[in-house]
Amino acid sequence: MVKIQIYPTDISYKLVKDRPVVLLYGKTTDGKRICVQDKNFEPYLMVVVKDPESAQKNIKNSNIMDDERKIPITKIEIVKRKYLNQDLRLLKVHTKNPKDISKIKSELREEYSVFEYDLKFTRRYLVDREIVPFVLTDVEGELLNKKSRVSVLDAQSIEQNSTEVLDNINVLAVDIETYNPRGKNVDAEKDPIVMVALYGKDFRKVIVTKKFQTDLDYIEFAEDEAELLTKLKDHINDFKPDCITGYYSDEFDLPYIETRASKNNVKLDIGLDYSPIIVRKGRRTSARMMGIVHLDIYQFIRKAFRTTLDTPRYSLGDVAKELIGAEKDEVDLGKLAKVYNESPEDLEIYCKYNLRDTELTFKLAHELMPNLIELIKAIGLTLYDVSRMGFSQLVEWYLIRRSKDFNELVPNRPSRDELKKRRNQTYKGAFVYKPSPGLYENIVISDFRSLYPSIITTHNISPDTLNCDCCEGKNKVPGLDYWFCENKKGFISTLISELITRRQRINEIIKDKKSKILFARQYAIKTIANAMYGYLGFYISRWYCLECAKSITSYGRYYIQMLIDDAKEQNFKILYGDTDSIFLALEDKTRQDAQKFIESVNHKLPEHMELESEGFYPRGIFVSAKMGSYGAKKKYALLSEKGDIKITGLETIRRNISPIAKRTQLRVLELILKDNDTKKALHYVKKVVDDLRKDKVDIKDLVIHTQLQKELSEYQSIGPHVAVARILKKKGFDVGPGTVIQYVISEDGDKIRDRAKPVEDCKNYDENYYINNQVIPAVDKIFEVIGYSKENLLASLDQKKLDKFF
DNA sequence: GCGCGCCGGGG
DNA sequence: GTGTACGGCGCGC
Repeated sequence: MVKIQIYPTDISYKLVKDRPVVLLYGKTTDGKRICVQDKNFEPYLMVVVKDPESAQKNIKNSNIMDDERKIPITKIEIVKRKYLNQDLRLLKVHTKNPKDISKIKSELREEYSVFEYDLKFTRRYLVDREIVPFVLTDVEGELLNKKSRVSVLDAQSIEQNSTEVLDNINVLAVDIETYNPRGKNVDAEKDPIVMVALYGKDFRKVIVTKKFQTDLDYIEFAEDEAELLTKLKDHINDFKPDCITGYYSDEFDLPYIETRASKNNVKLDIGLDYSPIIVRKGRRTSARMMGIVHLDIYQFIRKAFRTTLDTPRYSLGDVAKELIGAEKDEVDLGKLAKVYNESPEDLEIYCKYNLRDTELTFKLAHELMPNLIELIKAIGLTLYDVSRMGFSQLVEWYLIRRSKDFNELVPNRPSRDELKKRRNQTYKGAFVYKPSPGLYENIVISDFRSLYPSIITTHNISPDTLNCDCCEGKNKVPGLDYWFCENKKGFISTLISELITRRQRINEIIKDKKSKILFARQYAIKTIANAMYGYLGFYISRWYCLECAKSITSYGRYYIQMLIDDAKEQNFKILYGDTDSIFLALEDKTRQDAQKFIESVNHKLPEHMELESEGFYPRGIFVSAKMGSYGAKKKYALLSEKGDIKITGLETIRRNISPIAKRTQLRVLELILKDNDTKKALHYVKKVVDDLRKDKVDIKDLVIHTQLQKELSEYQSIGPHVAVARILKKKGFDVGPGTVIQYVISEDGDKIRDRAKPVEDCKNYDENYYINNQVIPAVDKIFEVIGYSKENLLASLDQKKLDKFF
């Protein structure tokens, strides 16, 4: 018997004689990779029965068949569970093979209500055994002599008695470049991999299938693609990563590598049991390897981290810039195929580019690892799973894991019919107090701290406390015919209380000493707590409860309305309010008055609710309500005390707007907010307009960028960027989907698309287009707010001397 | 205003 | 894989 300690990193299972063997891959305390196998966990499902004893006999004697084979029922236990507000007696029906559960479910569903039949076996294992990946685990068992890249230990017992976490996970980033003569469309069936880069701690490597002169020591040459793949495999095996990471590697790099390996008859057996990369094709493709976690960092960023990011695009370049402040190398990938064929001596920059991408990917994985680990610790699933989950799934698995502590039965996923019904339900959302357009001074912003989570706790909102018998008709939700129990705490409201308390404690500690890990921990908790409201109203949820979701927004409207009423009563001018925040203009009041007001509201709020002071802004502008079809919501710019301008909802970031229009908008906001000088702002616009008229504007300030979305031939309507792309194509440029077309609007022609020209061809730009379609629309709504209609603005721009106008 | 269909990321 | 299940936006009606 051997006693060891491991940090589990991944889990899988295999079938041996129709029985599952759970494989827990991990790392020992002395840094070796290991596989621990557990044969002692049986799949099961739950059956609701009226008379457990007779049903037990009935099910035991029933013949559930899969074709000719009788599905064995190995054990039936009688258990109790809570479900909504009932106490149920259930049968826990066990079998041997996890794959038979689905069949048993179908049979038993004819007669009984069946539950917990669709929880992935390995996830069920982690939840039931209370094993949290990455946490130190005590294992006792026998070492086996098995064909495997790592030691295999057959476990007698597996237990976690510690909270210590693996902190030196060995990550290897991978990225391929492919031969691609056609531009955007990449085809793994046709086009070979020409280079692959690897990046890990103290390790960098680029393998390329063409020889050329270079001094770079990380470049390695391969005779052909088959050799490249073999070398790739050897490097991975030598490096012994716990985790392989890539950017969009679920849907690109790993499936591509796998396809090319089979085309070349290369056995890419990098799994720790010598299995190949397993590609699962579905609505979304994913890739995994036995014993090595595949982390597609793109998935995590897009699904569970996007709310933290400002960038609307999730390309490696944009994300790396925002998160780690690093940029991609700039190369023309469209020329790679040509260079590869005709001038391989120029391949070096592509190798550098390839390595740089893996470096960025590696650093992103490193940067986000604390967040991932804290989510793993909260939710209790593997890095592989957690990094691919969206908010609703994270919440759901948090609830599934915690349901064990509360003896709650896990609700089923909705049926097809149920889904349809749920999808058609809509309900009233948050309250918005529409702003009056205008320029305002001395703005105080105040918001409720974690409004929805605090409502859930305060009002005990939970599917199992809804409309209880004991509190019938008492304490109804404002405007609704629902109530929530006042006598016993609900499952979800209890969990939210716990999360809020835990987060508060962590934040108290962070106040004194900053810690990246603690910050990630409170962030993980916040993520789960904030997602709970959305989860309750999300049609796919197991714990779906429309009444709960409606009640939460109703209480939300109630509290913000109360806040607005109180502010009015105290004679504050209310500028704007949305969901959980209000903007007040101080006018003749002081900041202390506002603070006092906030305190007075806090005084009457329930215990777990709090109104906070978000900030003070010397000046701010709210733009016209008629901007687009989306209304006036969230269109404003604020000047902070430090002098920064914070823009929300104004269209400065759109790509198909010229630099001159963008810059004019920002400068106008600065002059109005910072200098409080509308005259100067108007002068500035006049100067820009005059410069445009006098041809004094640099052409690069006029360039509009638009990305082609499809093949040129597929465009039905010919926009300016498509027209320019056609010209470029005639000139022999390689344009296809993904190419960013840069163009300038010239004077020669009628329609805009005829006037659009490639930058280098444009001699005489169309001043009227830039004035009327770019600069003026970027600022007219701002001027409207301070009393200039568009006509007014245009008229004043035509005057020789503006001063007359004032 | 609504429903359908496609893109996203990657080369 | 104890198999499902995206979401946002643009376009056409």
